[in-house]
Amino acid sequence: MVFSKLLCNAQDGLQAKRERRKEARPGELLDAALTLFVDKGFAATRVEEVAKLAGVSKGTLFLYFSSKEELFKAVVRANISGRFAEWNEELENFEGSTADMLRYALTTWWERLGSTQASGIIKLMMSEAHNFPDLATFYQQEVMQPGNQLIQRILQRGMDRGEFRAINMKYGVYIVLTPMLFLAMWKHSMGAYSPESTRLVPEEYLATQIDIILRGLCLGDAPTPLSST
Amino acid sequence: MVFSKLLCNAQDGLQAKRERRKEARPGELLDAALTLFVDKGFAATRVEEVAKLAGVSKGTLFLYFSSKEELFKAVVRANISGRFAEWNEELENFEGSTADMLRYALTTWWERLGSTQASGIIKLMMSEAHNFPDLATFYQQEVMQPGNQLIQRILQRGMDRGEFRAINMKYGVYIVLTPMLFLAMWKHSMGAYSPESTRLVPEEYLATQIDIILRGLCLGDAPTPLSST
Amino acid sequence: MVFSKLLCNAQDGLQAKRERRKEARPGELLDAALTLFVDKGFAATRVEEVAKLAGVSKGTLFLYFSSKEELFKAVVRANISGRFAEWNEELENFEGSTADMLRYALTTWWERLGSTQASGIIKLMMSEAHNFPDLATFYQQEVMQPGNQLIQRILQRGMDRGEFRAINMKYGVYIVLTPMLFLAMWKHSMGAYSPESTRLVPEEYLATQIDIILRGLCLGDAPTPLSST
Amino acid sequence: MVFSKLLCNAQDGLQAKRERRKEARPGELLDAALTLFVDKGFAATRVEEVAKLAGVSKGTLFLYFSSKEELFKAVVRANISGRFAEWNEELENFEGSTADMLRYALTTWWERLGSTQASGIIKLMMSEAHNFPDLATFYQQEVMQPGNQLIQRILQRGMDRGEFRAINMKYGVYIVLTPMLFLAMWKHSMGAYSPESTRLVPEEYLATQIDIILRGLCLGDAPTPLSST
DNA sequence: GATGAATGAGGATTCATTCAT
DNA sequence: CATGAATGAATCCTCATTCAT
Repeated sequence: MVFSKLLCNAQDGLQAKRERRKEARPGELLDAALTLFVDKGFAATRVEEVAKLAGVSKGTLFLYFSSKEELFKAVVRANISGRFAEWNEELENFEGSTADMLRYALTTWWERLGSTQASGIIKLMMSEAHNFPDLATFYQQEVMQPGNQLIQRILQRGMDRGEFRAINMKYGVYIVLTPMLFLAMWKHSMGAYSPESTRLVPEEYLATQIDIILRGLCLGDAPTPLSST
Repeated sequence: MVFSKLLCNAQDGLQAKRERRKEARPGELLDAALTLFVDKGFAATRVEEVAKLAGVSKGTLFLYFSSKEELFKAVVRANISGRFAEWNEELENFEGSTADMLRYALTTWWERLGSTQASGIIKLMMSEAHNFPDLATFYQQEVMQPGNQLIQRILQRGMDRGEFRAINMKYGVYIVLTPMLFLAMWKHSMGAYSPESTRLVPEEYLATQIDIILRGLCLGDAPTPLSST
Repeated sequence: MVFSKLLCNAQDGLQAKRERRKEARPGELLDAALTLFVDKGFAATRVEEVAKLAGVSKGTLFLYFSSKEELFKAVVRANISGRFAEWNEELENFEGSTADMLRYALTTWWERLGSTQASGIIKLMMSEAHNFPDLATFYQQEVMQPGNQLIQRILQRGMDRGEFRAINMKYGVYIVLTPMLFLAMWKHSMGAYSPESTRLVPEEYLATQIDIILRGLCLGDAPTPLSST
Repeated sequence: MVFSKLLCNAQDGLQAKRERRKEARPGELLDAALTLFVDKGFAATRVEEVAKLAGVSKGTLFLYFSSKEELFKAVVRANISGRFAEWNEELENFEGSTADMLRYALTTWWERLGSTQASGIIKLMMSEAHNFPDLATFYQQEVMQPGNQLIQRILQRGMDRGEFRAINMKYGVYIVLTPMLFLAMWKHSMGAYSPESTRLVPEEYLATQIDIILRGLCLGDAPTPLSST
């Protein structure tokens, strides 16, 4: 942030670099905002902090986003863009068993979203949904719905192919959804405060969850729960 | 809510109303604060709103809680006090199968906590953990730990009695925990914005989850997932 | 403050004591107020503190004084009452030398006012004069004027009897006044923060001041200052 | 007031006004705060008033001083910085009689401090000492001590050179100090409410005081007070 | 009378937003 | 375009004052 002052008697190369930074600004601001919003919540995050973290001045932030609220919306929008197209396509062409497909879907989700900053969006939406109802609705439509459909398609495939037993689709979707949402939330909140001994390793957690879910879903000699009184 | 214990004395007729109101105040304020903090978050909730919702003036709130932050802490503390004692005891004496025991534990959790306003505390802690590190630690110790131990005891019982297969205890606990945390979060956030058709009925969700988990946990002819590549 | 509750099945003696306390209330409140106003200033003193120091409730204070400002005025008025009558009379009949008379006047002032809580009024008036112009005027008339006249009478006597040299009366009065005002102020403010080694003993300070003043005032072979360039 | 040093650079024309204002701000605020604190006391002065008097908004004040209390401390510090260095030096090299030296010291004090707004600091410290114990201690060390030593050096010189009679040094210092403190206090408090006829002219008051003190201090045919009973 | 719970106007402080440079 | 000084609405909190008991 101080360095820019030093570039006055500039050669062309530096000029170019500055140009590039200029174009990168909005993205840097969105990253900074995401980080802070996730960490401290919308209200408790000061725009000046966001600007500082992005290496610009407070005024500059308002050059790109007309208000703090717009910044928030932009953060959400920027982090939900059509990753589903790609994901859908991959899964459309998936050839293996549906169990593997589910395993692959969740693992991929973790690698591409869950483990990145983007997962913070989930925490953010959960925390701030009531304060931004329009965003919450938007998020439902743009993220939850496509995601749910993707999960639903997997489950349907399993049932259609006789791999999974028939279950209520609505709750089936939630069952697959739950570990993802939990992981994203936990990572950005209480997770940091759990004692070392119980601290969760995401990949292991996910693997265990998938295992349980698949045991619960798959046909074969599925055990009936021991009693039902 | 705990304060009501205090008003059972003799000389009831005398200066009754004022006294009774005084004793009720903290509880009313805590309830109001819980509602608003859960809904809007800590920072976005104005103390005056809390006071108004509790039916008192701004100043009165500060008669009982020295600051907004103390109010927040009190809200968290008031809603986690010794609910585990009772729960523990009941389960200590549980006689049926461990599957039933788990079913009973989760159902009870929903009835006594999940379905009440107290579940908002979970959302609150997730949303604000980073802004109140000491509270987060406190919550870990006072809520998460006892809860985890309770779950752990159930799982251990199942394994000891040959009802459940052996699994890594740490992740076993998380698997049972996840649906509860999810339900509490969801209910207070995105849940309200999901389209009617996919809206979740907590009891049904929980039943489905328990079913899956038990199928995954229980011994007997447990199906191995169809493929493991 | 709690004790009063215990006096319910009261005998006559206690009844009388309470009666006496009741009459003493205003005085106790004025004392408490004086102490705190002197110490912390008018604005920084809370009426609740005053009430507590006087051993009554906040409400009771307002039974005797209709507002904080009225309490302040009452404090000032209560501490300037006609001590001058007595003092005047004593000095009127003074028989010794005027030097002794001055010495006596200042010593007496210290014993009767300066060394008591009443001296705090001087600090108070100095500190708050601008915020209570009417009180300041009142104080001028009721305290400063009579006091000045008393001093003036002494000086006049000294000059009339050829004991003192002739000096401008106005400044003569201030010269006698200064040590008293200084002592009263100092005692209630910076005095407490001066290092042990330089801490002032009021009686010694006063004696030294009187000595200097008398050397400066008295006729005889008064030394002219060494140079006047 | 000290800050003006900073604005003597080259590139004056460029973005001048804003910059210059920024540099002037703290000084303007300190001046305004001094005026109001002296007049109304710390507690009774509203920060908004200070800001308005300095010609800025409430918020701007907090850009330069993190709290009202810090502003107060800054006011005190800003008005006592190294005035003694200069004063000391002048007196170190003083050539005339010690009586003249004392006369010069007090006259100079009046011209440079007593007659300026800075004298208000004395009133301020006296009024608020108990509310700012750390500042009071700071003031003792930074102002009273150096001042006392300066006075002490003068008195010692007078005694060493056989010009003054031997007196207890501690009280000698207070005797010289008293008129200065009195003048500063009086001017900012009761002075304004004394009737025209007795209103004090500082220079004349000081001259009279010095005269009396010197008569009292100087050797030569010093008159013993007429009687000592 | 006495109490202390309740009130709410008033004041300190924060921070999103503007705008001159 | 970028800056950061300035603004003032918004909010927490205090405390003199009231009033039901």
